[in-house]
Amino acid sequence: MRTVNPEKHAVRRAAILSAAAEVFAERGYDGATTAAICKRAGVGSGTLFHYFADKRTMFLAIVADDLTTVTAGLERIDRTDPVRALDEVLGLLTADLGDPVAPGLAAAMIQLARRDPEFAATVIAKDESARRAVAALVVDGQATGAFAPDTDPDRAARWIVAITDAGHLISDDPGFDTATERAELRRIVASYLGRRRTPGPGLPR
Amino acid sequence: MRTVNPEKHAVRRAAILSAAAEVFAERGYDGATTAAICKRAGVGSGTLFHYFADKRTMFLAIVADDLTTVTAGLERIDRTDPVRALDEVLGLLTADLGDPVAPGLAAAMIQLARRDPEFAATVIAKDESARRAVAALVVDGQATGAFAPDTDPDRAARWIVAITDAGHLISDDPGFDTATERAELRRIVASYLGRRRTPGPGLPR
DNA sequence: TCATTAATGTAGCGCGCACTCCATTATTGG
DNA sequence: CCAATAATGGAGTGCGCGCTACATTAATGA
Repeated sequence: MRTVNPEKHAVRRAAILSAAAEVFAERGYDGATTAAICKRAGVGSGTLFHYFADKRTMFLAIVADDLTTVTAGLERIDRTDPVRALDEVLGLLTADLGDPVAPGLAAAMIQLARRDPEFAATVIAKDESARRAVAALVVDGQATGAFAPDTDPDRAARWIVAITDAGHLISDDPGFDTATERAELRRIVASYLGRRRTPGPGLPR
Repeated sequence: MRTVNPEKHAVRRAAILSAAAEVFAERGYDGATTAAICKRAGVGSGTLFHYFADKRTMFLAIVADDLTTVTAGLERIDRTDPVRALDEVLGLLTADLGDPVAPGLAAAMIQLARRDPEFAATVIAKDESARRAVAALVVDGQATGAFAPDTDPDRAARWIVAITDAGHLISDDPGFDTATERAELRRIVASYLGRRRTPGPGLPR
């Protein structure tokens, strides 16, 4: 008789996943070959497919980790102060801004989501939950007078989430400093939602 | 003797390119097969490769059209009034927001740019020129007092371009109305750059 | 120690891909 | 009308891919 050692199994699995994430980030979903992942992870293809059914499953596992982290984090936020809570949500959504594989993975996710409906559903679900959380906080903030009342919460939420996603895509630009740009992103959101004392000069509509 | 008919040649070429753009948008760069492009364009593979050296060249041609349109448009903008000029730049950058192939092409461009340095260079060049234009207008606007002075023009320009790009990626979301969201994008930029009379409640930094 | 089976590497397979070859057709100038 | 050759379609090709078959090794329980 022989049983699986779940500890060793999990370690090996995580190592492969980590290598795979790097390759996916560098080459995109289609561009990442299983051979390259094997080489990076230092295993044979037999081992790779002993741990994962196929390439798609591997990618699913990689992004699922990230998505559950975000959604779980959203649940845990204290919503008594909407301004502070929104700040925390932004922190969550930009948590992996400094991660070197983040921009590549974001691009790969966009790539796969456009033609894999099931995968798209999971990604959209995460974006949806983030949007809902932001929209609710915008409503609260408008109620307390912290945010300008003339903003549609759902529309604003969509844009705010889109902007954080945009941040991931440019986070490997030269001169991109995580802390600085995260602060700038907060400024953008704050000015977008913030109570404007006057209509301001702004841009003509 | 027989000479090429440049007119017919151009028409056919454009038709193939149009079909290719649809397929690239639907399936991504790697996912788009030359067979699918042939079928969509209603031509044989011999014809396809009679007009284009390879798949990559086709994609280059598609995006080159768009890029030159933007860069040429940027040159032509009247910069006397920075606020109005910036508005026009935003209009240029969001000109194809309603184009159904735009989000897919944007995704495909991101995909290819991550592993094709030469292609990346042309895309970056367009972004760079847009950034430079925006940054210059921010400087002008700050000089005239239209924009808040405490914004780094280069950083702001990067984010503004990134936000317009983000708009393209979400422009096929359900409920996305081009005119409405373009106006919203302008509101975001206006509030971001706009002179803030007071520091405002905003989000804590 | 031994039987059992999980874990692993490797050779290779089938398939779908970008692209080519070539015979045929259409279109031009003379 | 007649070359000459551009234009075209489609069969075909080589190759790189995801994935599998399988032999071998290592780890476990009895």
